[in-house]
Amino acid sequence: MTTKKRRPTLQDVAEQVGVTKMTISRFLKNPELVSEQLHDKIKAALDNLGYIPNRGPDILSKSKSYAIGVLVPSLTNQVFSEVIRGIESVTDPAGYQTMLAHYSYSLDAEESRIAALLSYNVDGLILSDSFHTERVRKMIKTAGIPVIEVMDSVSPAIEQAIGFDNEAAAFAMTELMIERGRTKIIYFAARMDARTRFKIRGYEQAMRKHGLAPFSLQTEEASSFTRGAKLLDQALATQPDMDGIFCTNDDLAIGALFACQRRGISVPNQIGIAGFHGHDISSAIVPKLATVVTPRERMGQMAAEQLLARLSGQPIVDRVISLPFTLEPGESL
Amino acid sequence: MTTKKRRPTLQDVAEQVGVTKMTISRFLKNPELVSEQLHDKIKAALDNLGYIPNRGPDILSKSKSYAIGVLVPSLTNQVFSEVIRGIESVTDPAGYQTMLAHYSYSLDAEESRIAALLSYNVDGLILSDSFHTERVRKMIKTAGIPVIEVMDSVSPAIEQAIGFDNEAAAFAMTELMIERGRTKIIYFAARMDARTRFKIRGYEQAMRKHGLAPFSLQTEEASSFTRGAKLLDQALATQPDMDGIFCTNDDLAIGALFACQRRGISVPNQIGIAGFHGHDISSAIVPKLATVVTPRERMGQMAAEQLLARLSGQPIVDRVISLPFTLEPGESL
DNA sequence: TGTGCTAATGTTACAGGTAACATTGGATCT
DNA sequence: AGATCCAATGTTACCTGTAACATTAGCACA
Repeated sequence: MTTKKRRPTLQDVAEQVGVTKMTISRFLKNPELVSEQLHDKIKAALDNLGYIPNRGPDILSKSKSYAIGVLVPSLTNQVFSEVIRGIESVTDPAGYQTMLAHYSYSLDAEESRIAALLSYNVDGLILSDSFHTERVRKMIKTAGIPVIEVMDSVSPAIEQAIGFDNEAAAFAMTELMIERGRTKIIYFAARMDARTRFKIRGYEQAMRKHGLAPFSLQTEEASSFTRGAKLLDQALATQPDMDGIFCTNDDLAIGALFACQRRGISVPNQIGIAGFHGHDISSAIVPKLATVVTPRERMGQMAAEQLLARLSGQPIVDRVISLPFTLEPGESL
Repeated sequence: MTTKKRRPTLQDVAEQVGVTKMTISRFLKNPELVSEQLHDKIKAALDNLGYIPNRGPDILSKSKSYAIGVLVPSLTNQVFSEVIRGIESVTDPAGYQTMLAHYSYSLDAEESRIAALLSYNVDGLILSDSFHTERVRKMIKTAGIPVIEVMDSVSPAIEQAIGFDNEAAAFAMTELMIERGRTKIIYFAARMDARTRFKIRGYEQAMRKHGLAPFSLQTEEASSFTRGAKLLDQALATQPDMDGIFCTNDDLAIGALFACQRRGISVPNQIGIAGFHGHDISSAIVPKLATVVTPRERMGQMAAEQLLARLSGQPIVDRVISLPFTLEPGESL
């Protein structure tokens, strides 16, 4: 006797009104095509049954899901939260849903996440890395959907990239530290990714340009405040005469700064510290952290704008868009 | 001449192999039902064409998407990043994709996000709040999918909730501060949500129990480090004799702590500060922050486990699961 | 040789919204 | 009155993977 409950369809609504589902469909998309006297009856039936729109048919018949796949290496890393916020500030008002996936800095995980997103017929993809497996490139090509890469404006883009020059940014900050009189600057890196490699290159070039010896410390762990403190211990053990630390992101820098405070090392008097990205905390902490301010939210926003433009049929104008970074000297140099 | 490219279907693969698509479908789901000599040919064709699985038909014909909708009020708030990490640690290995949406603490935004997720035929929902619009309740009921609420173990659950007792946690921390000799403790709150209201209640009850006068400061802005600093300014202006600050989360607490450092106010000598949640930074900062350590990741994990259990047909065992919190006294009390 | 069985593969139908085309009925005009 | 038009609504077909059922070929056995 229990008729198996299922979610109401346009057919159910149509039967209640006494028309065909086509009329209901028209009412939902182009109400002016439906006679006025039906409007109230249809509205009542929709409400009464609790009709919920269904994208299933569109996904199947038009391969159009109104969903954008967004891939980030990490969700807990604040950088990507801010990129995502930028993306959603554009996709939301446009009626696109984001499907978020993260791959823990593993290229193979990225591959399987992309496969999963494509199986939902996402209309476009935003990726946060510039290096991908061969299969990823093939899948994207086969799927025939637009792809935008963010975070890096130097590596060759699959189709289109929006980012900044990590190497130049690290170079500039390193030079600023050198200008401030630092000569033994150590680079702190956490889990290695392509961007960190670029930054290290920029750092090393600036050091060598000024006749200084680069030295970098890295760990396979994800970056965090406590990780920055541990790297400081390591650095003090091997390079006790260092006078500057340049970190691959603000988290490590602030962790190192806390560790200095705990050990009674004065920042910036004994050691100068610089971070990367310019999160809210860098301007709140005492002393204010020197940092490279990167256009996180703007990158996400522009990536989404470009993607939507492509979805509406516009061609690629700029294959690579490089956004500016700025140096915030803070009080820690 | 340009044959419009479209993503390859099982039909395309089947034609290349010279069988029907049913055989390819079988190979993908139950390869043992397909003769050995076809295996290699099918594999080659799948690879050659770059076949990507398509959930479209399943979504349409079985209303099964293998996707879980996850709703959080904010993506930049670290608490929710950690809840999400817990969720994904369970859904990933089970082959479920998460569809993440956020609603900026607006119930109406939550409603439209839930409608959007349901239109993709998500198989289940995880919500981060216990208060919802009437339409949300109706939609969820109509959709007939399992729902789990996290973050709160006190409010009545739609179906099932996994959380902790925010009020008891705030009560306990307030009492700890009082035990340490604080008598003029001010509560700092940012954007108000139901959980903050619970916490304020716990704080007020503890204060009154000890004959002390509660006083809370709040702002409509989202919480952040800089926001904590601003609240400290406000508090100093109106309550110059305060000797304790209890913050609705670690971000505000650390912002307030930085502001004290900048003003030369000694923590904990002059003012004791406590936060909420126990993020990584609270144990790295100097002085270590007193905080309520909440089971963020575990909540997400259990929510996902319960949801998957329900999806596999198991009934609800515990309608509400309350997880324990712990008090970390740190060095700031 | 024919019957029965089974492994392997094929055929058909279905899910639900909507584009494209078809039909209907009433009003307007000659 | 008949022709024309059009607003309103209906009908049909489509998208793709797979459950359910159907068919086929090859072999064992009586």
